[in-house]
Amino acid sequence: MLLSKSCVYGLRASLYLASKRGNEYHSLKEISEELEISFHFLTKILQQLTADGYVESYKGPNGGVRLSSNGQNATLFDLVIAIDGPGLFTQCALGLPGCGLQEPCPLHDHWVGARGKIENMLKRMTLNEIAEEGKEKHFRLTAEGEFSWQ
Amino acid sequence: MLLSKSCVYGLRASLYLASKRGNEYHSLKEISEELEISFHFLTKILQQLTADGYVESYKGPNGGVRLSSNGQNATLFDLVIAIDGPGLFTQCALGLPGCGLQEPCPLHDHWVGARGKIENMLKRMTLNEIAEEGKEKHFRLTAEGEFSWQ
DNA sequence: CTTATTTAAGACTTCTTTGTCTGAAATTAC
DNA sequence: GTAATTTCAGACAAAGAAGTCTTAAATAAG
Repeated sequence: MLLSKSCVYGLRASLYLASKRGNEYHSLKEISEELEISFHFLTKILQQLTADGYVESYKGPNGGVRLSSNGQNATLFDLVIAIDGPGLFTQCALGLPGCGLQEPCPLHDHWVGARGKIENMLKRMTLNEIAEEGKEKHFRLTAEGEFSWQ
Repeated sequence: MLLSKSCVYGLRASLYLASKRGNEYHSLKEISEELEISFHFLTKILQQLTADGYVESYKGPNGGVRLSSNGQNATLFDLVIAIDGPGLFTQCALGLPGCGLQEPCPLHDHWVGARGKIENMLKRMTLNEIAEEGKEKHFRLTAEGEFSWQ
């Protein structure tokens, strides 16, 4: 798989938050139920995004999480790096350390091209912009498709 | 990671076999030592490729494995499918079942493009052709770089 | 102050991938 | 036929990813 499950859940939850107008807090219970993601697992992922400053949290009744201003302008690339780390964008496709221009593996040139395309695509998409587009195009964020952008 | 370790090892071992002129058998011991891959683990991966007809094996002294004619003309795509399955080329980047043109996820269009580029790249590269190119360009197949195309 | 709600933190379990080990079967050489 | 070499097959172990559970800390409302 390209992205880990943690990463996919993190992206979907971030997009869920981006889909909500205003900046109220949304509880993890709400998010996990809407997106059909394990509550405790999602908690851990969003704690990571909170630590990285993309998400703000608030404890207590009516508490929850919301995107920080950093988070609203974050790209999907930023979030992937925060959760999965940079490996996908730096490592050799054959896992060879030191693979590069001087001593490339057979895939190197081609993989650098394809990898760059993925990277650029993720860097072009900010949560805010996807939310705008989502309101027009009704992108799906759940398996069942009951979610709707507001 | 894009490809599993099994897949990476399988590709590297296949390329190693492709690098050898003639069609002698090469023992798994030799391959695992040259490529610095766990012997028993490599054994299992090549058994899979043997079962799929890309590799032929022969038991006994001076036995080993070699590429079948199917294997020589196989693309990297074929081998990836054989080892990792088709998921990378069919699944939604956000893991949503039924993601498609009618109900796309926010990444769908972009991911289909990038994914297609990876797929085409892998489909364009046959073991034979890489071996030819490898002899000119001395591609790396090992971490230490002691391997050389013949 | 007490209770309910919510995130934070971390231990723990389960599942998958990765890696190791042992013995069987086939083949060759003597 | 015997011994050595090699793949085949499957059990087993270790490590990492994914998911669950429990308790603590913060906050709000009565």
